[in-house]
Amino acid sequence: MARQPEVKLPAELFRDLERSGPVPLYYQISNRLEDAITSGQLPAGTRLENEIALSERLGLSRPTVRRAIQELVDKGLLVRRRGIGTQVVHGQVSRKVELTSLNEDLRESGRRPATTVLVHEVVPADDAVARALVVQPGSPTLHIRRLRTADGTPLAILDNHLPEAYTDLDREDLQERGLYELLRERGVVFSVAKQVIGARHCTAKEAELLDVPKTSAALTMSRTAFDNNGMAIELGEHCYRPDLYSFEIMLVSR
Amino acid sequence: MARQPEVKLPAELFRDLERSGPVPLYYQISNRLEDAITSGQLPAGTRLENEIALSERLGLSRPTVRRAIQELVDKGLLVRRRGIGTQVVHGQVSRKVELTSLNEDLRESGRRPATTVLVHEVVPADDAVARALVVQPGSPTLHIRRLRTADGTPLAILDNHLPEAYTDLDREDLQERGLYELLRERGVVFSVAKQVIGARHCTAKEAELLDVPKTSAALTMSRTAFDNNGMAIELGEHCYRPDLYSFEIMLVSR
DNA sequence: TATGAGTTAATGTCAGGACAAATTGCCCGT
DNA sequence: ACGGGCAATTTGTCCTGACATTAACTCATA
Repeated sequence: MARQPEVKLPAELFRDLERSGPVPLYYQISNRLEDAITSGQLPAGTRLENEIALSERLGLSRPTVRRAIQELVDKGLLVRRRGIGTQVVHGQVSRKVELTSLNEDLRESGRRPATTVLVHEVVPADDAVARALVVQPGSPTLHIRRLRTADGTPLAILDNHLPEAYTDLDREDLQERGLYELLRERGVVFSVAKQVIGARHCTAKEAELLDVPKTSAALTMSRTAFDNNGMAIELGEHCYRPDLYSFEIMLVSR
Repeated sequence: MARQPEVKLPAELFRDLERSGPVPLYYQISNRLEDAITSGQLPAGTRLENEIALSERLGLSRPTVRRAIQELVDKGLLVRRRGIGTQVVHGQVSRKVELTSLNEDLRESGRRPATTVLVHEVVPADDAVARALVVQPGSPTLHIRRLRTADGTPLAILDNHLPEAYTDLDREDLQERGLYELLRERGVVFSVAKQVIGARHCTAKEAELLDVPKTSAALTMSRTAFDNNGMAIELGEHCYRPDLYSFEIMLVSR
């Protein structure tokens, strides 16, 4: 099989890089490359210029260019092979898998999310919640339960537990805006989250809230999120309508 | 809040690093660090030595040490904050999310997987399969359907489609060993995979195969896997018993 | 006592170079 | 025509060095 010819990347892709701005150079480059790929300007299978030529042409060091490329490899947009080069992956690409909230997901895909707060109470942590949030059993936690709709259709029931520091979250705020949005506004920087996705039958109450037949299946997700301090911030127990929602995940091996 | 004291990492953690072996140095370091964390030798919240001191003590450069740490940050085991240092995350997190097969997952967790091949046929690709595998509609593909059991209990129905290059996969081999194992043996190096996880009702046939009541819920996963060449290797449509299986995912934001 | 500026310590970014390893493709000899 | 070996190409790893940015701590001053 003949080797793909190298493609010289158009110079205007990398015009006006801000060398002194707050945005890292490698990030600017990877962003523009990502746009070029997702927009179809660089079709699947395209073989990029090699790292050294690219770095010389941009007036940057090879590690910087290399890091930009690595970002996209991690996202599953590019594939690197030594001795060969770097190629755009075949197959209709991706959509990144990041630590996002349902609210933001829906908004990005152009739907109108709305929320009804069903429960909003400060309760002592039971054993399971205490273990997940790494707090003392019995310590005060905020328990909220929300019904999330998209374009007026019930989509999910969201049960969340938060540790003492966040028990003062306002009920009205939660009605209007997403939990993650509110937490980020308070300075929380999310770092890692552990999710478990499963399925089961709806309970009668869930079926009623979600407006589905009593015997329906439910898609469940349980998540514990940690901030960049390594502290547990949130335990979520969510229940989705499986005909309207699914999880999309991109796995990358190294 | 007082700052965590720095912990001097025990020197024997890093004895006998192979400088000339085929295993990269950063990988050796990150492996040993990972072992120390998962074994509990470095408890949650421990603040590591700073990068510069560590690199000097190991006789390595800072980028090498930094890369080793980055590996563990990506796995969700460590958290870095500039101005502060690097800490082991709170919470009993771990378990990496890699591109593994169900077979390997089960074996690792100490269960005995077994497989029955229900369907093994070469058929022309229909539109959906052709689109997923990036081949011409109507081109030959291998369709297999397997029932996977663990310790004798039915666990999942696995439907897979593979492109023409792999239509000669042997039925008896598939009975004995995992699909991914066989593909790796042929030199396939998996790179990225796109998964969609959802839920629905079992069909009557699925309920019978999985030995569950007819009205049961099913956990479904659809996956397209690509090799390091960017070529689509496999399309899987899987159906799991939700009372026996769930997906565990670790999300890391940057 | 409280506030604010400066100091210190740590990670984040970037440069430039060197060699190793893998893969391809060409050339040459048979 | 065919196969083997060599050279070119390209990414992988590792090094040294420098400066920027952020957060915590210290200490002087109002």
